[in-house]
Amino acid sequence: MSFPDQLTNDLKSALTSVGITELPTAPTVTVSQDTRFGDYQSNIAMVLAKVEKKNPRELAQQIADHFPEDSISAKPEIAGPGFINFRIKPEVFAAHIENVARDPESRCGHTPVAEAKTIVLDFSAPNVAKPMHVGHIRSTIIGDTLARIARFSGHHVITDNHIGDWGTQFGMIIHGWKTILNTSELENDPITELLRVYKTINDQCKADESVRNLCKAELVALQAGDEENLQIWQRCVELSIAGLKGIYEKLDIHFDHWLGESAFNGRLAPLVTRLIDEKIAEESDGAICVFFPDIKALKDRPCLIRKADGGFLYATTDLATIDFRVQEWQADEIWYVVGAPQQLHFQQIFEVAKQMGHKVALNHIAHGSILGDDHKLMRTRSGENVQLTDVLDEAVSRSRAAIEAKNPGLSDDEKDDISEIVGIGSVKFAELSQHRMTDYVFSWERMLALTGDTAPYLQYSAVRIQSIFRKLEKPQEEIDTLLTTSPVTLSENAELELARQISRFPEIIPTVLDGFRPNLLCTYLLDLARAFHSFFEACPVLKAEDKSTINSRLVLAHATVRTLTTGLSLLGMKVPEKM
RNA sequence: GCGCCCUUAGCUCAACUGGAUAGAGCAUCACACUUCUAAUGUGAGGGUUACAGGUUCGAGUCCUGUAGGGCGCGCCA
Repeated sequence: MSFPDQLTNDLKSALTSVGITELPTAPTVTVSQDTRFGDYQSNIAMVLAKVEKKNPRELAQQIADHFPEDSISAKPEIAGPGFINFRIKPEVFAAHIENVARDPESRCGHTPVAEAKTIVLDFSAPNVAKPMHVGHIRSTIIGDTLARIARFSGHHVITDNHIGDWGTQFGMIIHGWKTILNTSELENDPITELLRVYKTINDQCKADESVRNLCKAELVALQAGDEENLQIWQRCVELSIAGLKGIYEKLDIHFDHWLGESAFNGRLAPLVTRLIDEKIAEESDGAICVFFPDIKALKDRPCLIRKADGGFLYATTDLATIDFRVQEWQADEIWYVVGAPQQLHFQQIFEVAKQMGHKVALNHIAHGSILGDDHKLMRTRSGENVQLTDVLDEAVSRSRAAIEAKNPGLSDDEKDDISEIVGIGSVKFAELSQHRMTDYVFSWERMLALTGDTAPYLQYSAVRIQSIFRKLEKPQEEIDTLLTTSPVTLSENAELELARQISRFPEIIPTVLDGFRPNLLCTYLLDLARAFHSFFEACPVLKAEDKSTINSRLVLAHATVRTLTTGLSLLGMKVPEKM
């Protein structure tokens, strides 16, 4: 259990001793911003004082006087208008560090949730036959991280890449395939050739209505089951998926399922029939719509589920997909990591799902947009977007250059591995370290920075620790014994601050899932790494005065690297041995 | 027109959901490598949290209004 959870329990029992059993809100314990105010603090006395019309400081004092002696905190102190400040006993910190260093499962003090849920995570979902551009990076990386963290927390997570493999774009692609396809280029570099075909026909469509009609006809034929068109479609999907998998491989992101839109084609017509039968949907101007007269925000915004021409829409597929995920996977929750512009769409389909009787908890985890130089949204259609694969390649080559400059003595293989780990890590961390709702203008500089609050800063602290253990020059078994038997004592400020940060890991993980906020984990890891770098400068490990200090600091360093590595792995990032 | 989201240091961003003196990085300046890896550390300067009210012991955070920006609103996904 995390320290604030333990303190909250102690606080509750103190409140009971004082005679307060009915609380307006659950008492909360938060970290102190400044260690002058202890390690953690609670404002419960001020909250209660307001309700009970009592003096907050007196109430705080009463609570402090009844605080359990065996708590992880020393006797609480009262400060300011009525804060209750807790200072964790140094031996509690020390014991925690020992546990983190020795835990065979390397959970860094975190305990899995009591109630595991089945969570389906829908993210990335690129369109087929168009390469991923930088705009896709957010959903992909945020979704993967949330999947990792939910899994680490003990949930049953199912990731599904709901690719756009069935839509109007295929009208254009099939028409292009039949008219302007360069087959040797297609073999050479399928993704680029498919993009060229798509872009060319797209431009033609804009200028020429007859082309538009030809595309429409191809689409209708495809949807009607035309043999030739189906084969072309199939081939496109295969080629695209192969290309996508290359990128996901580089990113170290993997999906349990790839159930694209086409997988639900058979469910669309019955679904619409059902919605009509249950009086949820009705006909309007030839289309089938769901209206929401009772919901203020959706009053004039019906959800279309069937076009007047009989075709189905985005919302139809998404609703059919919910059915599937609930029936086949027993989903308790479905999380959609999709950009904020689609908020209305999700409000609508969530409401329809509710009316259909679904109990599943549906969450749209919205994120901001990546903007172009003109501060406008990057559009796939403009075609001039920076491709994701170029960003990754550039990231790797920039970190390669940094390694050449900083550590030229390494072998070429080592340099390759490290530049991959650092480069990809940099892109991921740049994305994850900011609030997901923030819009930002794409810049190479920003996404690929290698100094300051970045991936290499975190990776470098792990590398420094590993270097200490290498310098020990002892066999692994001896090191393991040392780590499992040496007691930890924390006397220097830098040691205490480092231990304090390590101890915070268990309390961070739930807050990340609470608000779907990976940036909180990033901030935490930066704090942890900063505490380590300070410790590293202030406290020699191998050259400490005496044997017990050396061993104590080795355990502390090991607990640090474990927590760092675990935290980074939850962000989908790796740590090199050297850099 | 209606709805949702933004506006915090010169720049890029945080702020654990109402807490104490609003924090980091970049950039600037000054120090620290014969030392466990300087992709680092120590310190300095930098703020009317867009603006105006309100709620209360206490507001960047909540409510109202104003200005500026983005996005979305029936047959695309």
